[in-house]
Amino acid sequence: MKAAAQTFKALSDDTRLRILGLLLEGELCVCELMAILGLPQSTISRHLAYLKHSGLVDDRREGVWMHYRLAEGGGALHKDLLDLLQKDLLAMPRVREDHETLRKYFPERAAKICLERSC
Amino acid sequence: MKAAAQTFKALSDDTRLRILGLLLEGELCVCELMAILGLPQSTISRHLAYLKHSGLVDDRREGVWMHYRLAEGGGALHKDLLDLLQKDLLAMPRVREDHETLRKYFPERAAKICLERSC
DNA sequence: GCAATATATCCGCATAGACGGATTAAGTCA
DNA sequence: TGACTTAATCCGTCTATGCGGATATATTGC
Repeated sequence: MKAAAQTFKALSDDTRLRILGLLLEGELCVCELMAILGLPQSTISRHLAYLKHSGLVDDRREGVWMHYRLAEGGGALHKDLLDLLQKDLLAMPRVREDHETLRKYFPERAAKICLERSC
Repeated sequence: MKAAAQTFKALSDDTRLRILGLLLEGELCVCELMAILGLPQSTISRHLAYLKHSGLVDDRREGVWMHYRLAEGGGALHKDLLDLLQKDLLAMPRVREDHETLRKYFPERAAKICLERSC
């Protein structure tokens, strides 16, 4: 119950919803999120830590980069919420814009932002 | 987008989730919620105001009593969230206990708490 | 109008968390 | 090891909101 409230709290921030909206498209690293959302690194990192702590995202280290993706295998509530986000976030203009920006950084859906920006 | 975050914030409190869980069973007035949840009137009223402001519940005055019920006719996100709550809240022990308590106050699902307690 | 009841709002206090710059930690490569 | 890159954490500041007792408002019935 408390856990459920905590999960909803994780979804109660605009920036975190935008992050989750982007992760619907697949795994991203911190610097990609910084570039797309135009927010400082500490802000992105803090929100990712919050999402990870709440069990909504998982991370994976690859050298210096941390990659974040939507978590699988959570409880029923988490699964249902991710289904809901998949449906309702994609209907939001802001999320669509973010996806457009994402595609600019992935012109052929192959090159990584980090490589392009040499970061 | 901001509105979506605000909606999730409305769901990010334990007491508000319990209230919504009870409203899944039907319309209730403030004093019924006070009795079932065992919380002071100002606390209940504040949370109901928050839920109403967020569009998740509607109210209806009947004399001195204010009756609250789950809102209908919200946006897609609201509808989807109410469906999700209908499914996932009922799976939570705390919500089941609250429903048990509700049934004690409505032994035949007819008499009103307010009348029983002469409030 | 007045008393009684139900509810909403006010109040002061306490905690959570958002922010972004600065610092620290972790990993890579020469 | 030391320079460099990426990401996490720290810091002070600020706003939102939780709490519950006290007070104000709204409605009813006499």
